[in-house]
Amino acid sequence: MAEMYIRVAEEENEEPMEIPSEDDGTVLLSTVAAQFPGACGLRYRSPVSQCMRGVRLVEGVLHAPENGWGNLVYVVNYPKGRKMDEIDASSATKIKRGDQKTSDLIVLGLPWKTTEQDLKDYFNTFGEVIMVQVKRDVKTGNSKGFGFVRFAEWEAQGKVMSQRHMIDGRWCDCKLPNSKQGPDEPMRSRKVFVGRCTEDITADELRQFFMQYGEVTDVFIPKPFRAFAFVTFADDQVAASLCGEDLIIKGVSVHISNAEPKHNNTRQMMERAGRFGNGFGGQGFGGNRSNLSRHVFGSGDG
DNA sequence: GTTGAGCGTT
Repeated sequence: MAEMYIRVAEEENEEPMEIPSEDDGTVLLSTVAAQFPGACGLRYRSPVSQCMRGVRLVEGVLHAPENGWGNLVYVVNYPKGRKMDEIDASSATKIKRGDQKTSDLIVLGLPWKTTEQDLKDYFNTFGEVIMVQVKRDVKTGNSKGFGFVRFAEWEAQGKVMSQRHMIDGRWCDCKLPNSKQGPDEPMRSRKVFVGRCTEDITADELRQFFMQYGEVTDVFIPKPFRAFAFVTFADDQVAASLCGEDLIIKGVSVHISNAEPKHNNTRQMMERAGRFGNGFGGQGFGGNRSNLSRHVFGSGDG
């Protein structure tokens, strides 16, 4: 099938955006989510029944209605029926920190050859880039394979964190750096452990699959293959809701459970082990209370 | 074969 686009909008009467289909005529949920972060499906108004109808979604792949995609406008579904901005707005007021300030994002997995100019050129397509760095060995000047980027706009930062990035031929991840993550609130786990994976299930397929439950911010498959993976969601409640489930992915029954904390930070392990309530009062723990509540599930996502 | 990389000379 030749290149084809379907029309997608956030609301029925808003201006639609054209989204490309795959060669087989299906549309990937991830393609939709690239334009509408957090999307978990599509619906449309049936010309026949005048009712809204859901688009069939199988493992991250959206299938055309019986008579093809046609010229209908498809409306984006969001988890729990809430739009991204609404989620942002509500959590913003909950966290009661007025407007969102941007922070540096770490860019992991850069090709050795990538320069700061390359980074800037790439990220400028998401928003105004106000800082880029490529970290280099001080002696040799060789890239260390990671860097930092900072956007002017919070929206750009959110978008960039919610997807992977092909930069100079390698997939890169952008995350909040360890030094920046949530001193405000201990994070409930947004990450689940996916057991009984088979080797033919790719990270992409996991992302495609889990996207139907909520926005996926990270997928990790340890290499060499060890029959498990980690999936991180933007929303801890989504993660929690899946724990204990057996889900079928590509015909394989995988088991979802809580991701245990990565083993490498004493403070985090203590925090997990149990409330030390007031009993800890002493000194020694770095003093800074906010550090105590730093979340325990690894780098936001990694 | 069921618990994961890498984090910033300010």
